[in-house]
Amino acid sequence: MASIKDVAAQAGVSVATVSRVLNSHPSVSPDARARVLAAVDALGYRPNAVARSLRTDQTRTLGLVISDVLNPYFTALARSVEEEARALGYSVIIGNADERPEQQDHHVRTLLDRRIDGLLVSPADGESPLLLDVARTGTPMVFVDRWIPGVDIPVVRADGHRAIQDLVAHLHALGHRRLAIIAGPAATTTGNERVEAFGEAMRAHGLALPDAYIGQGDFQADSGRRATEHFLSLPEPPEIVFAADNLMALGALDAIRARGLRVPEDIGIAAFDDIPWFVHTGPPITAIAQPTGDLGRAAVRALVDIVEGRPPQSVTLPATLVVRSSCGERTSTPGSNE
Amino acid sequence: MASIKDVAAQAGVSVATVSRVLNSHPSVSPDARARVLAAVDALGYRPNAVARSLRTDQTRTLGLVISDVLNPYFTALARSVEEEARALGYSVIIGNADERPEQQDHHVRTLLDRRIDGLLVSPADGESPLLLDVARTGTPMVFVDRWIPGVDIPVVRADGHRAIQDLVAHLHALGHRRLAIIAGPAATTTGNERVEAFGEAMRAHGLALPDAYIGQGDFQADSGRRATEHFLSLPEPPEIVFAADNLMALGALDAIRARGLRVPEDIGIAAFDDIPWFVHTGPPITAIAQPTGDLGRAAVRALVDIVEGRPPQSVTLPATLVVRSSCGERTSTPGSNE
DNA sequence: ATCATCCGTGTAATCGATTCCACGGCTCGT
DNA sequence: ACGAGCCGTGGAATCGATTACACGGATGAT
Repeated sequence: MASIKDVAAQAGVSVATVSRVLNSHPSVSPDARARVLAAVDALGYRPNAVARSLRTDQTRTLGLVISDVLNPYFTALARSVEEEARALGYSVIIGNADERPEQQDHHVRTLLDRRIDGLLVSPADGESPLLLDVARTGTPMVFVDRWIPGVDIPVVRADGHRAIQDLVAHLHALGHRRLAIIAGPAATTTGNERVEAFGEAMRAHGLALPDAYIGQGDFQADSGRRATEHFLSLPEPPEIVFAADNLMALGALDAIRARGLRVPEDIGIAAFDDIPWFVHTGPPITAIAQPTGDLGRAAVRALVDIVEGRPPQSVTLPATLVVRSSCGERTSTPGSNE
Repeated sequence: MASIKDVAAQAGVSVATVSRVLNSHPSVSPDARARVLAAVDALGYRPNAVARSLRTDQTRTLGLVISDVLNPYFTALARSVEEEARALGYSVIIGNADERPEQQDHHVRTLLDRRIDGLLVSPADGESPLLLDVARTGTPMVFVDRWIPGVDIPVVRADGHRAIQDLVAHLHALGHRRLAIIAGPAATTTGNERVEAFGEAMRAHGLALPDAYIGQGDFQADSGRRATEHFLSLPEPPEIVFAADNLMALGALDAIRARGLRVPEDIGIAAFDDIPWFVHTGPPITAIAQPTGDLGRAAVRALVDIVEGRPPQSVTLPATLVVRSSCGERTSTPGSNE
């Protein structure tokens, strides 16, 4: 592959001049510029980003470590992140943690070895010593969706409190009293937050959230399945299962179907995270929608702010309830069909 | 960030010795090795991958350009690609083309600028001059899922012929005669192949595939919606709509639901690509499943073979029909329920 | 006419690694 | 005891870019 030296030779100038033309430095004569451009064209020259990065100590690359590529929520996030980054002149390298802390750390390390300019991460656990360390060394970093408490790093996320209140109100109005939740890993902030908000909202309606109605999940479908099976085997199973993410809702649906039960007649389902498929499940699933696109864009902007030396901003955007039919409807006027 | 010089100074040796220790070169005394290792530890030193790549002319990184991150088929593919690559000591940079050739080219170019060791592509179009050029310059490259005909590049893909025959046989046995297909872009190999196989299989059953029953799609949900609306407005609408990918099937479902029609009673649906959600749609969707994991792994192995100077192998794996209930069942014995 | 300034350009240092080559000290064979 | 060969080590070149500095020629001010 042609290097800057080849271009210089072909154009009859020094490498310095070639570099100046490429970086649109003002002091280059029109004549020299034209000859360089011609040479670049003739040789199909493209600057070696590796060499450039070594010299300038910047890669114009952002790292994004997401918890799970198979989760539509995170791919939607990844897409908006990449889009905004591209618009700002950055590339994005995505690392998939598969909800495993050690795989997350692996990615963080390789990303750092590649000297990315900044890191966007949605921590798989709330404790990663590596991440803490990275934060301390001053690598530009922003948390998205999940975060590690007590570290001074901007966080871009959706706040589900209000939407969860709306959900509980909706369920209560539908006549449901026994509400269960499948929680995310205790080590994640979103995992805890959603359980707390749910419990709080229930208390506001005079309902209790017994421990038996709190299932431990890990944001993966399988755990949703197991938690739901457990709920269904209870002497008094819940009327509604609320999954703290979309994959666990999928698992819950599996478990319910495996038992031959119907949704919402026998048991209702709701989920955190809205995804296109929820419109088409049988029945369509009531969900809490996050403004994924805005989240991704805000996260990139915050990170680039840090990278380029501007003060960054934490951002919290509201999530919203999307009512569908998976928890039943109009039970107060029974018999009304259509 | 500490560099190799700092380590050398701290350990009281030269940078050459540090480098030897790091690359486990045999001729280093146990004493020197210990001192270097201690210094590495004390300083938290990590080699600069950028500098190393510049010198060795290899990045141990593979580029993967996929057509659409929001398509579960491709994220499943991306996941297995990353996994296998990691196992072989490579990282993967994913570029999302969003089915747009110019965005695909953008990613190919930046990937090349970063001097990735090899490129895995599922071309968004069948013509990209850039891709042809890259192939000609000898950059290690493998096509996955889709390919560009007439270029001497290994292809790793699933063959749907047999599964499509099975599907048509299944539909025929169910009594369906008017079968329509929503095709992918004519510029993609998979797009064409699926239509041809479908037409062929129909002919084998003495059925015709009229032009009006061939909808033009682009592998995105919206196009599936539009094509289906068109089908439904025909004087004699089809009994079955077969979508050439999962997103267009989603769109088809949308369109059908919007008209207030039922699946499969009023019209049936089938799709190429099987994804976890198809189990839970209303009704569960009959689909053709690709061995995504095997595809991704085989693609990485073929690419790494080229990179490391071994002869690569094209791989074709069979897709298989997964029958569910979206096309109806047992219509020959009406009334049978359960 | 003279000197300061500025402009376009080239030379060379530099980024952080790897690796060839040379060198000094040992071991071993004869 | 002496030379050959090996081993551990360091010096320095190198990868492909950017950029500080120097330099010669032209311009402009006085």
